[in-house]
Amino acid sequence: MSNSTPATIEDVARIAEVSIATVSRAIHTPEKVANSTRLKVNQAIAVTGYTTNAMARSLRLGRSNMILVVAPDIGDPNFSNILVGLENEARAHGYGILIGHTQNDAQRGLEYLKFFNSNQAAGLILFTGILPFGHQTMTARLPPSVGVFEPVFNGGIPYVGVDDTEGARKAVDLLLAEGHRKIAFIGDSRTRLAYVRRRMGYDAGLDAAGVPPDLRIVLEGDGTIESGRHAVEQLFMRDTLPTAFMCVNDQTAIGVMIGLGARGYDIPRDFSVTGFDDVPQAVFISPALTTIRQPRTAIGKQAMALLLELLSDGRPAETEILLRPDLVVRNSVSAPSRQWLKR
Amino acid sequence: MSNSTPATIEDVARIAEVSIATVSRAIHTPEKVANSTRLKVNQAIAVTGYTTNAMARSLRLGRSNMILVVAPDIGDPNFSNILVGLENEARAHGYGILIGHTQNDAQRGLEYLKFFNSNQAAGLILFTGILPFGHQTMTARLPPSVGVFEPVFNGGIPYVGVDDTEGARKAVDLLLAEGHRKIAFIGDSRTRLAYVRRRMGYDAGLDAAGVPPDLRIVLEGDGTIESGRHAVEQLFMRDTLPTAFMCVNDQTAIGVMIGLGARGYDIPRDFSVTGFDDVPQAVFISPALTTIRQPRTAIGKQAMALLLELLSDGRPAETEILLRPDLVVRNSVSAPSRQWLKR
DNA sequence: ATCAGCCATGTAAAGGTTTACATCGTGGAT
DNA sequence: ATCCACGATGTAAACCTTTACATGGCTGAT
Repeated sequence: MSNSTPATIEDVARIAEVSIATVSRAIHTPEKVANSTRLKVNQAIAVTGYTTNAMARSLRLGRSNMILVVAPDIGDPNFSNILVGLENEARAHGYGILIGHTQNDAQRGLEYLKFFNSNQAAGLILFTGILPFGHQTMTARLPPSVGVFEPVFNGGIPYVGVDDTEGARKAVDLLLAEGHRKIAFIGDSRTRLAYVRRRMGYDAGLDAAGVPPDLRIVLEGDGTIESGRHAVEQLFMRDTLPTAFMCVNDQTAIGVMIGLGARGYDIPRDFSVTGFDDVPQAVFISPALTTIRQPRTAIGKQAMALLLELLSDGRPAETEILLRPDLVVRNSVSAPSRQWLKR
Repeated sequence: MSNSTPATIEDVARIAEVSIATVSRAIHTPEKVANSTRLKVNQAIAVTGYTTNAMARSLRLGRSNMILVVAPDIGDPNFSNILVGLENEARAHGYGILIGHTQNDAQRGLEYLKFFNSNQAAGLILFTGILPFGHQTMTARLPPSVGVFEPVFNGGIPYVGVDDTEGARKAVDLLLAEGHRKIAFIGDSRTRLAYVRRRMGYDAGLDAAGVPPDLRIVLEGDGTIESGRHAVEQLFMRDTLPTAFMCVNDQTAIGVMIGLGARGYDIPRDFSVTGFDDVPQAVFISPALTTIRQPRTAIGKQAMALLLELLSDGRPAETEILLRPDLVVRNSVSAPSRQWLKR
């Protein structure tokens, strides 16, 4: 029992006085084995403390029970919460997870493909919008994969994310309800689907409220704090100041808040600001940021569930799963100040 | 090449016109193979795109190239930065990493031990101060392990962390240099080594500055934000207010700042506050927190290096590696206010 | 009483490596 | 010229499973 080498299926077979084939069957297809025999086998397993050797099993089966999770940067705080959902769901189904990060280096991404050649991993969770291996990689040879947050550019890869349009709509509706009419949308890159969809929510909300197009201000950037700051400067250059900034993500929103703060304005008294994502910092900046929450753990769970389904069935039930995002009201939004309303 | 099934060592052998044994030798012990032969093999490998099947290799060798990383909570933002260091170092040596989290549930921890029985993992990185499996687990049967941040209670397990005493000393020295004399130490639990060591730094600093014991205030808590808040209330109850709060970690420091803010005090004008850890939020709260930085990526790298050394040599070179922590000066510390100095 | 068919079990091959041992050939020492 | 030693390579076993196929015994129908 506390033997140095772990028990093998043969040890179990000897003790249960059956063949190793029967032991294997008793474990994996118990209905094919007589009750009495199954009992003996189970006892023998208990006595020996037997655990099937995953290596031998994977070798024989030609597939493993590991899922590779690749992110551009596993240091990203967004990453860890997703990981919780992924891991829980995986383990519940007897899978483990492997971690890789590419730091946006295609070469590194390619290294991870080796995990599949050698059957070390059965499936892939992708965190980035682009394939971490060069796009030339034939998608045909990609392992079963699921994207998280964003659809994976260029692949027919299903993904799990949040309904960006609905989320943006909730943000803009809040601002409208507070009385804002001149609301700027500070985006990142138009090439990103998240941008496109969030902006659709913005436009839809303003349309519904009857806000004319000439009251709309749309800027682009790169989604960083710096980019938010820059957007504020740009708007002060032109003469067209909004009463509220609706930002494509929290980073941008934080940048906007810093930019406005640097010019001596108070949020939310002078301007209202909303973000998107609900990053961990959102609650710590002051004023705490009103934003749209990504249900991260749930996204991770769903993504893993979808991947496992794909692994067993071969075909995913759906190719896009969008979860409902929630509005998180904190302190960065209020009614527009009279000063700006006059304009 | 773009064959459906990946190339095996046999394919390589056939093309190189050698036996599979020679191929294996050419890869793993190239010095045992004639130059000309090695060349042929390498070409054949290039042609076929051969990658050794890790499953078969692990099965044969009886050990894998995976390291299991177990944390109580992988959603913890501290976790992800360590992960970066761990992963980089592991990959540099041909290892991959597996993730597990226990949520402080011993049962869950035990499940992860199966990874070792079945040779799915060769070594273990532990994130918690206590063994995630019941303590009764014979340490003799533990896989090669290394702790991160804290020594693992009860095991003879080497660990990599930060020099807590030196870090605390840096914090207290800063406060002393600003002119503080009455400095409260807000700790967590005395059972934690980090607490003990950080407090040693606190005492050593005050001793060196000749601050008499009756000017020292030490409180315990549980290291949470709430606990920091509570400590402030306690100190206002008694009549003994310090001019500075030196906190055992950033969570506590944030709690202290919130508590002082709630009572209408300004930091750092009325009170100075320091933390320890430099969590990501530390820079976002206002005022930004002056604290001691844990060099997380470096810790991860060192921990993995130590583990890999242990895996090859069998014995670790050292059993405790303490990295030098840095003081990060932000805005939560200034000279004591005159109002309090008078007391 | 015979036999078909079925259920439970056993036998053996296969999956891809690594490596101890065997073999073969060459060069140098006698 | 003979033999030894050594270096390079090949052969085959072992690692632990899973599963197709074979076997054997039993039930129930004829």
